[in-house]
Amino acid sequence: MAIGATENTLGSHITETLRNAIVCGEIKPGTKLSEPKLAKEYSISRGPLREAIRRLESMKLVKYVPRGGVRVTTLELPQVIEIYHIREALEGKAAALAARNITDEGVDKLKHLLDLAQKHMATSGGAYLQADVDIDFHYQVIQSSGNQMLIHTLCEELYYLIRMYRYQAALQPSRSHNAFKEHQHLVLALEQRDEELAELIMRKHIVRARENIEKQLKS
Amino acid sequence: MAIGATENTLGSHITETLRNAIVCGEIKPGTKLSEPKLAKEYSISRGPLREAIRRLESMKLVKYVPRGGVRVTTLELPQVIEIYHIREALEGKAAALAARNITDEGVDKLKHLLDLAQKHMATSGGAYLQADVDIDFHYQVIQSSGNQMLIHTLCEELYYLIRMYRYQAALQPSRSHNAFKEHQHLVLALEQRDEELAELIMRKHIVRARENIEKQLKS
DNA sequence: GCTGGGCTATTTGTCGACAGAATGAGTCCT
DNA sequence: AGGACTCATTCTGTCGACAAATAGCCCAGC
Repeated sequence: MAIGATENTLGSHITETLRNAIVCGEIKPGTKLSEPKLAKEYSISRGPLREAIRRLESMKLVKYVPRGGVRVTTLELPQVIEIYHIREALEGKAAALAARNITDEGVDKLKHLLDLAQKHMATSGGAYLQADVDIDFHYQVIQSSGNQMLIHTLCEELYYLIRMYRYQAALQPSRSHNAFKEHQHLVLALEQRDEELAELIMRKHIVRARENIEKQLKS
Repeated sequence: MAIGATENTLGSHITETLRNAIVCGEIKPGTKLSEPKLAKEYSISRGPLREAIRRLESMKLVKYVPRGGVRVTTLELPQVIEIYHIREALEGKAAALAARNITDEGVDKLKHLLDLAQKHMATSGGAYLQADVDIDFHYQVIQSSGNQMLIHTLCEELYYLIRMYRYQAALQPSRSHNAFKEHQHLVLALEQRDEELAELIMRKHIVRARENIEKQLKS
């Protein structure tokens, strides 16, 4: 599932460790990352640690203040909305490109994910969105676009933020059933290789997710 | 014009220096960046240099191979096309958001840029696209979207690549007149606060730019 | 009691050095 | 003559240390 291959270097290893810790909320938003402390904690020197921090910075997981250290990004509602606008644009385009480039095997894989999701919903009472199967589905669509730079931008730069938000907000599964149906529709459009329809469906899907978040956080 | 404020640290200074050198082609695509050489050349140590390289990596200006150093990104046609697909999605969305959020002063500024462009075209015989005024225009639209994350993604991560491509390919001004008219149409749509139209115009504008590149590089 | 200044302690920014890995040259064997 | 092996050089990855800057704290003065 994880994308980044292990590079057998302390720098990338500590990047993954910190990334997971931040995404899962083990390091709380707003926390200041102290270099000496982290270096001691993980028994490494500050060199690789600083490189890891720069990479987290490019994932927007931490915010850097010159001579002020870095703080774990706090996701406020306006920022989450900003992210969803970007997702709408990028994943919409990804869906369109996927409709153009997806293989029959790719379609099968998506159908398989839908099956998994259905079984999961039946057993755990509708918690579709909370399970990773939702993210897996989006990943698979993005991968099918074939656009390497788009894949990188979404999966390596944006999705960690989205994951972090999910851990942080623990989305209610109220939209599960609708989201599942929207995924079904998307697979149909991809199967027919209908670029415009696939883009429309994906965009609407994400717009609804955003509206759901806005509604949920107003209360 | 430049976005990143000086941070008074060697790391960020060398980042800007290298970024400009790469974008302008002073360091040729495919070149391997040797850390000891660069460190000597700029009279700094390898610490700040490595941080700068990590940042260039997040701008996709260099490609990193573990234990193999970094090489300046070589922009081949498929990658340029990938970038333009992303631009189409992101700048289209930026135009839509700009239509929603732009102020009257923002519209005036865009009109002013159009005036400048017209004068420039009259004197230098139609070289609209080659001048920075084209990039300025797109920057201004993006800024008007008000979406900070979108602004960062486009201006700090993607546009350096686009600039690099421009220096590298030296685009012919054949599309100048059309591009100018498309910009005019966009300003009209923004002035009317028509989100859907603004998005459509921007997307078409970038699709045409991409098609122009594909056509040009086929010959 | 509250504010301002100076001192201390931690932290960031930067440097030089060492070890293991990769690259390339030169040589030896077939 | 061609290929493989060995050795040397260079480079990356990592570390520990020093200096400037920041932040926190204590004390004095109003």
